[in-house]
Amino acid sequence: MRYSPDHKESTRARLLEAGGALAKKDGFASTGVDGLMAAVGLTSGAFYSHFRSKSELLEAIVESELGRSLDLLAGKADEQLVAVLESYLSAGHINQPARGCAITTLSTEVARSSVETREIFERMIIRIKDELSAHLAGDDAAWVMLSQIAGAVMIARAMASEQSRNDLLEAVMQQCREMIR
Amino acid sequence: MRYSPDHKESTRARLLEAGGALAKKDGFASTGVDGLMAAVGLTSGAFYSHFRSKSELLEAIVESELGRSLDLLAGKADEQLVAVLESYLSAGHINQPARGCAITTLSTEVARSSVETREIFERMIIRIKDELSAHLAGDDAAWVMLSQIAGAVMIARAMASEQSRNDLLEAVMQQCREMIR
DNA sequence: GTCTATAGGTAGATAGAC
DNA sequence: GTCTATCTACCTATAGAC
Repeated sequence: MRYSPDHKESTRARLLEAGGALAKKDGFASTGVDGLMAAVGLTSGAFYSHFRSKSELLEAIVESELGRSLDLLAGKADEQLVAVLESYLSAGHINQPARGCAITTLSTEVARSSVETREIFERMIIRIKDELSAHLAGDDAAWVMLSQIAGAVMIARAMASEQSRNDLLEAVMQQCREMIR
Repeated sequence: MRYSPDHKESTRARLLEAGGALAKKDGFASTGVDGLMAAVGLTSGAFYSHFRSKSELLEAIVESELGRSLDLLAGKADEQLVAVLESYLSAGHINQPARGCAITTLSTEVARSSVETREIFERMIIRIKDELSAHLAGDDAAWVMLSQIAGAVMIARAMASEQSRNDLLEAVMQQCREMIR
């Protein structure tokens, strides 16, 4: 065997990391197989040893990226959740989509994808909603907060001026604080 | 003159209508000039008599589409706004992105576009926020509601099951009702 | 204003060597 | 598992005829 047993697994992990970052930054549709493989130092042919198609890559990215988001929320105290939300609604998050939340950057493309991809998205986002729910009045409040913060980041990024972005983000952050109290 | 004076203007209007629908359905990046021109019964070369580039088309689509959304909100009574929100958060809107709100379908791509495009987006969405504000406690509440409903539609579309979609949409609609009261 | 033709580039995916 | 080479399709954009 010319490659170590863990080699394939480790390459796949690197593909998910680089692929997630590229898809969040440029959009999944604009992320080419060539560019992704170059980003991890390989050539395009090797891609198909790991994924049968590009859409299978999206499924894996959704699972991996939303898993990360879930980890950031799991088992926090109320004050810690406030800190996470402040970071979520910060200029730093707005300016670094590649390192940020996949809900705001990939949901629109997931909505246009296969049922399989949307099933994975749904399973993961329900777990995220459940984490939020523990800090709030219940599931309804958790759905509201999730919609609110994801929509806020999406809209803030599409606006040009720092001033307008801050107006929106601060209004939403204030509302989040009141919901946790 | 071989073409009537209004011909160019009318063709441009048809391009904005078809382009907006295609971009909302498939994503702007996946909307090709060929496909767009075929949709209005012309060939690709004619596109550049109307727009200098594809990104100029996005600017025009953003202005046109958000203008429509603004018209749907302008000058409503409180009860009429509730009806508009019910329609916004309905299964019908979720299932027909091509005929629906551009904020949920195009914001992510606008966020990745030129400053010019984002300035147009910002100018239009502030006017939309102002319309909402008239029904609510103020600008902050309007930003919250706008983020909330846009995020809800985006996330609902990315989920697979009708049940989960309804859970989310009804929770957000209930919150909207309470904000207007 | 719209047409055909075409440029040059890149997309996703496959075949076969190593 | 990764490489090179290649296929077909599509992309944005331009030139010049009508």
